[in-house]
Amino acid sequence: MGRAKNTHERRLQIMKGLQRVMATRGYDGASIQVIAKEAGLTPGLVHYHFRNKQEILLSLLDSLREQVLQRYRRRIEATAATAAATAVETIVDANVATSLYWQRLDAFIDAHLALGDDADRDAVSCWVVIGAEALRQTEVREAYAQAVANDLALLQELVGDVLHGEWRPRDDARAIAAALMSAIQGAYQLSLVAQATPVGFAAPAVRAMARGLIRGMAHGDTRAPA
Amino acid sequence: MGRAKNTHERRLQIMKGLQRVMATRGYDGASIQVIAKEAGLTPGLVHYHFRNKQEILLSLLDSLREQVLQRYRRRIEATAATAAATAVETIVDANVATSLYWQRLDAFIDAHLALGDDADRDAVSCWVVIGAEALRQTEVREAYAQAVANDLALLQELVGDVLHGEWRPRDDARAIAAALMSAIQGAYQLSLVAQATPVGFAAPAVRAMARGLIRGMAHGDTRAPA
Amino acid sequence: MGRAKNTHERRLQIMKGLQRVMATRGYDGASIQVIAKEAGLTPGLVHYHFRNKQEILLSLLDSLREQVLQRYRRRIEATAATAAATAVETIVDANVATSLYWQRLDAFIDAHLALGDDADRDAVSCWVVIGAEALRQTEVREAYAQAVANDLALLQELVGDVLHGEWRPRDDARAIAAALMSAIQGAYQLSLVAQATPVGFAAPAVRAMARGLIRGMAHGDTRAPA
Amino acid sequence: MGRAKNTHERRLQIMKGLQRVMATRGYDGASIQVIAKEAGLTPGLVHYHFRNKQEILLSLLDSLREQVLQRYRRRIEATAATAAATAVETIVDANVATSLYWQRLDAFIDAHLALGDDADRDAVSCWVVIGAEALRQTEVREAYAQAVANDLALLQELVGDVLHGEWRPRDDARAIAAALMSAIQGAYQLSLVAQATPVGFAAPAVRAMARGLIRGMAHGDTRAPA
DNA sequence: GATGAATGAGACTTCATTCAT
DNA sequence: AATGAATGAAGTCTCATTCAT
Repeated sequence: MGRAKNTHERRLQIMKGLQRVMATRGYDGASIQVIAKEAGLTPGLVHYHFRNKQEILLSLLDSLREQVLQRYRRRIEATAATAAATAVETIVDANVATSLYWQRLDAFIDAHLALGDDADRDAVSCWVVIGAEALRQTEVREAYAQAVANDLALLQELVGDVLHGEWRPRDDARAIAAALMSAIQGAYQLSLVAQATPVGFAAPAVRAMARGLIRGMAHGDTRAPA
Repeated sequence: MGRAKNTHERRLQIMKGLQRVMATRGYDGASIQVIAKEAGLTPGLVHYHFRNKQEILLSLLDSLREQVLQRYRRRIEATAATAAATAVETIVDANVATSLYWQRLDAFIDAHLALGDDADRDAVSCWVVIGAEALRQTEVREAYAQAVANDLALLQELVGDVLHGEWRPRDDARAIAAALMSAIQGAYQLSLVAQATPVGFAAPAVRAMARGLIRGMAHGDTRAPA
Repeated sequence: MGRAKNTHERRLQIMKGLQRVMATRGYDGASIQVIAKEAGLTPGLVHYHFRNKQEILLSLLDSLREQVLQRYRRRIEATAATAAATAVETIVDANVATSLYWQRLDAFIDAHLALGDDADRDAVSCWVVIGAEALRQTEVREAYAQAVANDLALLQELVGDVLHGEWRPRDDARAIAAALMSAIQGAYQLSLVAQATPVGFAAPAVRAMARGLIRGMAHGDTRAPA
Repeated sequence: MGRAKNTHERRLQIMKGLQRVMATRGYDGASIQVIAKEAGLTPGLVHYHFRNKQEILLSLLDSLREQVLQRYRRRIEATAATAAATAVETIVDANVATSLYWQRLDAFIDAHLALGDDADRDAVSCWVVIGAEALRQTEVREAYAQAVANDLALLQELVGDVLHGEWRPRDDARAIAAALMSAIQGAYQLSLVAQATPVGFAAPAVRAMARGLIRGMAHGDTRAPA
């Protein structure tokens, strides 16, 4: 009889290896040899579990997106629990609902930008690197675009809810979401490369942006005030 | 007697070659062979005019930054001319001054994000790619960080002026500038890779962000409203 | 399971390849391509077993030194056996001891200069080439200098023993050893390049030099006789 | 009318450039670019005055040999002058003649090994490097062998004279000369690369060797004494 | 005579991928 | 499943030499 299958864990191991290496040395600094060593495996085995290098990258991309979603869900659940506990003893009015939408939006932003531990920091670096790599490899671009599109769809929904909660039309939700997404992406990059930006500024700044945007754009105002 | 020097044009030629190639294939897709072919030269000649590949990249980075600055200056001058023409027939009051500061800020944003022609689009792509490359090569990182820091300093000044023009303290200028810068960087990247974002959305969206931020942050508000 | 390691033999194979090529074409005539072909391997494999070209050279240097030492030891043992056989039937007196010291010194010289077969001739060529290469590469220089220093230390000991055996002070051992070493090195070179020197002259000539030096320098005489 | 010819000085300039560069960086460290810069000229000009790189090397080899001969002659003349001055007031006997022969032999050795100034040191380095280079380039080998052969012929004559002056047969002159030549060559190399040898030991040591050899070999003794 | 650009071959090295064991 | 050797293509860079001016 053959030996026990362990493909799944091996693949995780290898993806983690790529993540760690890519975070510090970029995609082309991540040779199969180096990835294998980082994962504690041999080069040959990497190709046993993945058809080629790109497949590792694509799997990692999925995994990163999944990680962010999980972080988002965890935060949502935390706030939901709080809200539930509160609801018992308070009158549920419109304000609470509004507040809930804002909390979800904040949770989304924090899930992307808050730098809790080192693992997260690696994920952030990877994301930027993949973003650049997407410029070159068509398949990576498509997967990356899809990931961003999904993220954006969720974000748009959250923004729409907030707008709705404030008795305003959902019309601008798409543009606002795109703007916030840009800010999130840019904050990734600047926080990594340019020490010009204050450490940890990202999450609160983007939250503030969200507030400014949602209120500022209320009147569709993109011109200089008269 | 002797052969005429043409190093300057050749270097420009090569940098343009790198810019074009890098925009479509990324930095490591830009082999010396490919750059040379794109520039209509031989590979050997590239190394005659540049010590190594990194030097081309660094030169290009300088050049890109210079291009943005020039675009900014041109726009400033254009608005200044308009303002002068206007001033003759209007009463110069505080509103006009305020308007000027906003115009400058918009000029800054547009200089970075407006995608006029193909050349600009290439420049935008390059900028993103360099940002990612900065993660790996120390010297690139330093040059890139310096460029961003300079940009940021200018932006901070412009934001400060706007705040001051609205009789508000300059205190938040730094944070607002960092946030806007993030949005600009992120918009670069998203506009390139993910067609998820509406084409050409970038410049007006970031302008709107600026308005929202500057007004929204007035009360230092980064929490969800109660 | 898994493939058997063969690094050791491969490394030997490659070193031999370098030795053969270098002997006829010098160090820079020994391109990786040529070395690989000489060893019957592919260029990529050479770099699989050695980090870079210099590492091959340094390994070879070690190997050459080891070869000389082995030749020396073999000769010592041969003379020891003879001496033992003789000792049974002769009176062991001071002369025999003296003779032993001379035999060792001769063994040292012969181990360096006697050109038995083609392999040895290659080794001799290599030694000269490495000596010149040591002028350029710091690490090669250090390894080469170390090898020479070790050789010199042994030679000095042997010379000292001879002097002592002839009831003379060991004081001049160092200078005499250095002089003999020079002669050995020079003989290497001349025997290879300039057919001006009679073939095979080297070993006996240096032996003669040893005798002349040890007796001649007895009175520290370096001036022309009055 | 054309401009004044300056080929001769230009060639000298270039040869000096090669000598300086080769002394510190070896032959393959001496690219045309580097040689030209060292000589204060442009690369193109080098090939105007020399057909190719090898021709520079060969010219330099001639020049080096000439330099040594000049040093030898200067030393001979100096001793001749002294001898002449002395001869006026002394009885010219056999000892003086003997002494003269020794002086010439010493002059030969010193001309090769005495390290007076930096220029000489460069010349010594070059000599070693050329010796190794001779292993690779046939034409260099021939020129080098010729140079050594010429040197050897002169040395043999000097040794013969010394032997004759001591009422001994000239038979061994050839072997003794070859041995001394070896020592000179080896001392070059060791003095450069291996700090193992005491600085400046070379000239006096080889002189001592000469004495030892000439006396020691008198009885053709190359065996260990019984 | 002199300059400096231009060429093209070839060097070392890296690396994804394949394959024998 | 796993190991580690082996391959071959491609990359960066150097350099002798030629050539236009």
